Amino acid sequence: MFEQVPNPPDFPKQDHAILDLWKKEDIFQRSIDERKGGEDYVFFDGPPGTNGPPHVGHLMQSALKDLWPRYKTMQGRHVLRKAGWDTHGLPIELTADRDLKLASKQDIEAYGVQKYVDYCRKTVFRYKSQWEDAIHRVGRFLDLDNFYATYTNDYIQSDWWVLRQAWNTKVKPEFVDKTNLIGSDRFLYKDYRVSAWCPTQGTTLSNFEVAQGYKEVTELSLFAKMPVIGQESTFLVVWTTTAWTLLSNIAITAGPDLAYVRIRMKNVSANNLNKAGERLILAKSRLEALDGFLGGKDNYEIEATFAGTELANMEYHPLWDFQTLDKDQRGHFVLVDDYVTADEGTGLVHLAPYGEDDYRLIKQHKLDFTLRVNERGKVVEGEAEWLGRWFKDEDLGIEILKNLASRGLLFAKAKHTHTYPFNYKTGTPLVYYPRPGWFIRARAMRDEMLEANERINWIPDHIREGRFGKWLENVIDWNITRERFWGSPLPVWTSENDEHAVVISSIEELNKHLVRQGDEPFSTDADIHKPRIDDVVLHTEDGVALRRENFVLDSWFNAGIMPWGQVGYPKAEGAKDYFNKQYPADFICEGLDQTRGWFYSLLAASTLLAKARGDENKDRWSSYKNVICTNLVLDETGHKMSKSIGNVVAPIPIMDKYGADAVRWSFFRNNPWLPIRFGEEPLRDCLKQVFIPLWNAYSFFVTYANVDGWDPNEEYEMVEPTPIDRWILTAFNDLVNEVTESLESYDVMPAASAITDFVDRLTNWYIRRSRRRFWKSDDQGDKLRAYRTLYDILTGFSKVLAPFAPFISETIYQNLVRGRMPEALDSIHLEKWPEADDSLRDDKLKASMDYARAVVSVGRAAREIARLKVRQPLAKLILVAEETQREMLKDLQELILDELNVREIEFADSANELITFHAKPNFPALGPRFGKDVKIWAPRIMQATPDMTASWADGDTVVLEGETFGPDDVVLSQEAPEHLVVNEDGEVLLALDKRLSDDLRAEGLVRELINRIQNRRKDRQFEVTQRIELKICAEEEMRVAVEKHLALIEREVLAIRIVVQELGESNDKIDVNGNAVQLYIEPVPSESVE
RNA sequence: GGGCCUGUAGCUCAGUUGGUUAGAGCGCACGCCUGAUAAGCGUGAGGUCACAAGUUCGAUUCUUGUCAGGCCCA
Repeated sequence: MFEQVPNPPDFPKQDHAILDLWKKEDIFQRSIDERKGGEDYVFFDGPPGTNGPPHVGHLMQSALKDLWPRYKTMQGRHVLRKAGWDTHGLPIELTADRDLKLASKQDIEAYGVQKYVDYCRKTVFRYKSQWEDAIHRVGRFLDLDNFYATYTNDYIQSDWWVLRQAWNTKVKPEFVDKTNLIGSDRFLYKDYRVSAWCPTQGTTLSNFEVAQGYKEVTELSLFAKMPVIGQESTFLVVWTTTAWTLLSNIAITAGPDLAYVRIRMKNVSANNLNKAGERLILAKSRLEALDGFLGGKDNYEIEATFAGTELANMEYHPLWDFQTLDKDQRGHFVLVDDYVTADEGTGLVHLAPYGEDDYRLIKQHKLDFTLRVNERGKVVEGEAEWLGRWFKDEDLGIEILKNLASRGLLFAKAKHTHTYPFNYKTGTPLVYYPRPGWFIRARAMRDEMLEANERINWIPDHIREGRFGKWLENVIDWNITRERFWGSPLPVWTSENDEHAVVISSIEELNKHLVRQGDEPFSTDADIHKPRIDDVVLHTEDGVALRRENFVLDSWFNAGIMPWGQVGYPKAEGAKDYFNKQYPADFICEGLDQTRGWFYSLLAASTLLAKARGDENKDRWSSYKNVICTNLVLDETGHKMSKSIGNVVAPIPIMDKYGADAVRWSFFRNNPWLPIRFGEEPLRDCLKQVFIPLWNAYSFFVTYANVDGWDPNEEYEMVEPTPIDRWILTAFNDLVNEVTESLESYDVMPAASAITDFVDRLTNWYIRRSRRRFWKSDDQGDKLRAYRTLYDILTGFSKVLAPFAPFISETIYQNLVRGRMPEALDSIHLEKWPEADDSLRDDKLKASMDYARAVVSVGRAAREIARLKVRQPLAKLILVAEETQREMLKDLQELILDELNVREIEFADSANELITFHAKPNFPALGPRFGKDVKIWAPRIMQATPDMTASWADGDTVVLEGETFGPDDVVLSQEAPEHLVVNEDGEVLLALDKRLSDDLRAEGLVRELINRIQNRRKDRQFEVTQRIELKICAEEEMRVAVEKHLALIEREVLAIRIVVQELGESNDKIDVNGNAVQLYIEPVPSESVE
């Protein structure tokens, strides 16, 4: 016996039972161990941070990350799945800052760096158990015990080792940059870069933080006039919204493709700043916008027009004497660069070292700049009264403006509204400031990364050329350091003058230095984070002191070296063996936002190391081969889930309500790279569409198999598979092919569609059409065949479903297979992935069944048109069909007759046999052809013979009095004979004969009556096997009908006796197709039956 | 401002290597309940495939542009 199946099911409860089973029997570990001889299938788990709780988006990740490893395991592959956690970086510091109420670097230092770092370490796993619970609950097989964490010494040493490889590797000559502070010819180098800097806190802010602090402000902006050297009273006009940057002006930039003019003022301008005869240089296209300051078109004349390139190297006097450069210094001339636009200002941009583009040009042109506002935001050089002033002091701007105006160097002033970045925590203004940092020279391996990218299978495909490809094409060197506290320490020690630099690749190596110096070495499990590591001072052989470069590593860099870091390659025990088998990854799956995050850092790190080891095998340049990018999980109405809106769905409760399979399925049935709406309604859909129908099919099978004592081990004598058996077997083998193909291309949605479709075919056609086979006992061979087929289908289908819905498939497997088959495996997840058996596929039958189902569908619609209930049998169905179509239906006629409740099926060759056509002239076609003669032809067409209209209906032409008329020349109307109801859809044209003989009417009556009796049975809540006695009182027509079909009624309603009487007087009459009937039903105790 | 994506039925989404009648689910209308399933089944209505121009014998599909929404970057 199979175990009885509870119906309705409690999916969440079953989930927990299965989770217990997996745990008890160690199924996950065994699914790996039992595949040990198999080829490795490599999966990398991107490390999430666990100082925040998991959300529904992570469930989607988990569902997808689980699907392929399970599938590949079933295919015999050996699939390790190591969990990983990101335990360094900004989010953790921000949490610590919040908890400890620290707002700045100074606060942290005052609090104590060691205490701070210790606190960070304690918070990294704050929500780890919630993550583990969610991952476990969703059924994901993941090794949570042997996880990797980025803050361990093993991992940090991998960071160090990678950096050492970068340091050791020289770039090609064309990428050598002598202006770098350290490492000009290496892949790892030190330099300055402009970044968002908070002068009050003394920290850089990440892009993420900067983006949160933009505010709209209205400020004074001013136009300064830079006197051109060697041209009297001639000025380059520049515009700035940050007057304080003028103090550090070092050059002016023009756009190469912009047109510039030199104008000569005729009269003094309205603002009294620009005198008659002064010459001003600016972009031509800005003249109109600046009209007000110029005093109108008539107040100036254009003396000359230049291309931007012609302005190059034009020299000017600095605005103030304190800006004067020494003879051998470079600055105060015009540069040309693409970034200049003429959208605002004057088309000439003043250049100071407080901007990314500015700094790039300063380096490119080797300008000798001075930062006259320091990193604390204070003026450090300039007019005496400004020294020590705060850069954003409003009065400072005004004083600068007045100073310029008094010396004739101001063109205009204006209020200007723009967005400016502020520290999102303290609200103080930020400044873009050149800060030192360490970089990976990504530009020197751009082409290699692009080539590696070509070999990555991106899902969706467009990421390769689009978001990711574009990012790579424009890649800039990768700043891998942060001026923070909690992170992998940068393993670089340098001398004060930057002449010496040592990059340490392991604790062991560090210790060699320490021992040589006579210092205490580190133990391998010592804390090597800040501030401990900062105490280490190394010395060169000559005794020069080297101090650690005070940076921690960007957490993206950390994540990017995960293929090495997860096992502590190369130092940790067994790391090399592990790595050699587990690189590169066959599959990774993360959010679309990782194109600039993990996807990039993985590729950059792997390409770098490929360069370092001189690897020619381009297939190993990228550390991943197939990658799925997931998009956002939104709420049911399409809004982002956020705490403030209160629409966040908690993972565990939703799975405990709908079951994990439904939650997983809701992600599989959508394309993961598009935003997806998640909520209870979609989950109910999943249950209704897939899991409940499947459960009912399973429950149906078990119920009847148990009744008949059917045993899957038995070799029964049975009939050959019937057409519908062969049909569902065909559908199943097609399904295996489709799902396999879909998963092989990492495209989940088509697989889910195919499965949904199959469930529909199985439940709403195969089982519905076959169910009588399971209970009628007169053909034992057919019944056994039906059991065999349904059993094979259910067990085979469970395997296909297993990677998608591991719980329900396991539940079914445990009962149908493991519970009954002595040699069964302990879990469906140890099973083999099914292979399609082509010998069981019958494409012809498939097409025939599709056709038969189409006929049934059109026939049912015809019944609705005629308002003929299916219960009323009809004499015949007339189907217009060609010979081949008739042949197709040869084995399926019974099925159509039964579905449509008609006595026979009759074939017709043409629509003309069902319908009479009438022709009318199609005037738009005939008019142009015949002109006024159309009047002659019109009546002839109206009087066309049935033969002629039939020809037109069949699409043929007709010759009438020497003229040829095609189907387009006429408009056909159709008329069906009174007794037929004709319906058409697509290929299928058919008619039902509505005429009811006495015989048909009688059977219709009886069937209607049976229906009423059945309703009574149900109302009275009889068991389905309850026998009854029946008394029917009715008028003559009904009595005759009943007498004639007594056997049918008895069989259908389980009546052991039927008494038929004339209609009585009582008022309990019901109406059955216009016949008054009194029905009396008495249950018969089961012991008195037989 | 730049890049990428999306726009198909009332809603959520498939699909279209350019070709008979563009699909599904939900919702709606109508019908159907004793032999697995009312958390069910059937039938039907519902579409200018965002808009415009172009290429083509033919465009929802290809090209260009416009509009709207989203994401990323600045």
